[in-house]
Amino acid sequence: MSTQKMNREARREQIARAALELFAREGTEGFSIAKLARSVGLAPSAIYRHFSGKEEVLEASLDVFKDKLYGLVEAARDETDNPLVALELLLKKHAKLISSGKAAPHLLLSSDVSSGHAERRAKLHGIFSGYMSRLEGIAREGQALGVIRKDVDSETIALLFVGIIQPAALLMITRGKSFNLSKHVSRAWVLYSRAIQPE
Amino acid sequence: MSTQKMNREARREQIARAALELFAREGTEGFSIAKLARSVGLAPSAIYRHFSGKEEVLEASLDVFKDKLYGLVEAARDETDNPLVALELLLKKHAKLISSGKAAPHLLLSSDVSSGHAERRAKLHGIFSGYMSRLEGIAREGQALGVIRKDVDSETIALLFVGIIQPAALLMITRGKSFNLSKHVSRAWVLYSRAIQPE
DNA sequence: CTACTATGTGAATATCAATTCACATAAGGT
DNA sequence: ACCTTATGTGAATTGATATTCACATAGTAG
Repeated sequence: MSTQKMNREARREQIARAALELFAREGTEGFSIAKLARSVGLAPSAIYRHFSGKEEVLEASLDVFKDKLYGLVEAARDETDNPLVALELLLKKHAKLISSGKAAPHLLLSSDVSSGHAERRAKLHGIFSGYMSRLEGIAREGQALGVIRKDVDSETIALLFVGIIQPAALLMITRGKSFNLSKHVSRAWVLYSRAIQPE
Repeated sequence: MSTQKMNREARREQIARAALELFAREGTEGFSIAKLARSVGLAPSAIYRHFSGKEEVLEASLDVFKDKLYGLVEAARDETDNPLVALELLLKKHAKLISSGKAAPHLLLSSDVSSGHAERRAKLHGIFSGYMSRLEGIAREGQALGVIRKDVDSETIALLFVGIIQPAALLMITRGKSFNLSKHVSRAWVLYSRAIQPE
């Protein structure tokens, strides 16, 4: 078998990205080194040239995920000064990311959080916490600017925001094409934005 | 080793219940026949006297889950004639069920939906669909009675309802005791109910 | 061109959980 | 009490997947 050799860092990244995609598609149960190797066109043993084992691969994929996730937030904030609008943009970006199947925002909130090795769990928890902090930051900013109600705490606002995306994402996965994610997201946004805006 | 023998049906139920609990606590990854057997005080091989294999156990546990879940809805509806109040009650019942650790409403929406055997996935999807139907029914009833806005479709109302519980449940699991589930649920309800009520 | 080394391979090996099986015994009917 | 049978057990067996290893070769520096 002849396979192109590749620079160490480039290969690591390629594998980590593929791992995230596989993880998003198959979940904890369906993930295997064999499948991962196939998806990047390598023999299973080659994975071990770049990672100490499965856990390290998964952790690397979580790093990729983290970057994507936080990247969405930054992008949304860059596009507008209005925190309320930023939330709406973020929601749409989420919908797009989920539809692409290349990452899995829903996995973040999945039961995989509670299972798995302690380190992986801790890492996921850290990512989620960071995400929540960012959302809360946007919420507080909106409150300061008077576009978001002040009588609800920012954590609740952030958590319910996540609640828009997550159930919808799963529905899309289970129902497949017959569920229109972005349509749901738009409709839910109407409800949600009404709830968090001042009278 | 001397272990009490038990009636077939009783044992099946005991095992199914324990399986749900284990599944809720450990997720797909942590679930094993060995742990399950230990939790009911049997040898692993004994499980096979009552189930053809792991998949059948998991499906049985999903039946238990389904009964609990739908039972919550019925109970909430029995306690009041007001659909809006019914939703609020349902929310609190959910919170209690999750806190008890004996079932896992959050699992329903987990990534385990997307992985796993096709049959299990189908079953989960069926349970979720049934749950959504019931929520939508309550929503439509509320709309008919004028206590819920008519300009939002019932599916969105149902989905966002789920979105209140699910992220919160996961936070509780990852953060442990430091997250007050019922407090969050109450606060989120304020937001949510404002959003779905007519002006 | 040559030698060196990092990357890749296929064939073991190790590990871990599910499942099977021959044997044991509690429960219940006669 | 005795027999029958369903339930339970511990010791294999199987099966799947992660991991290791001896060997191969693409890149690359000199």
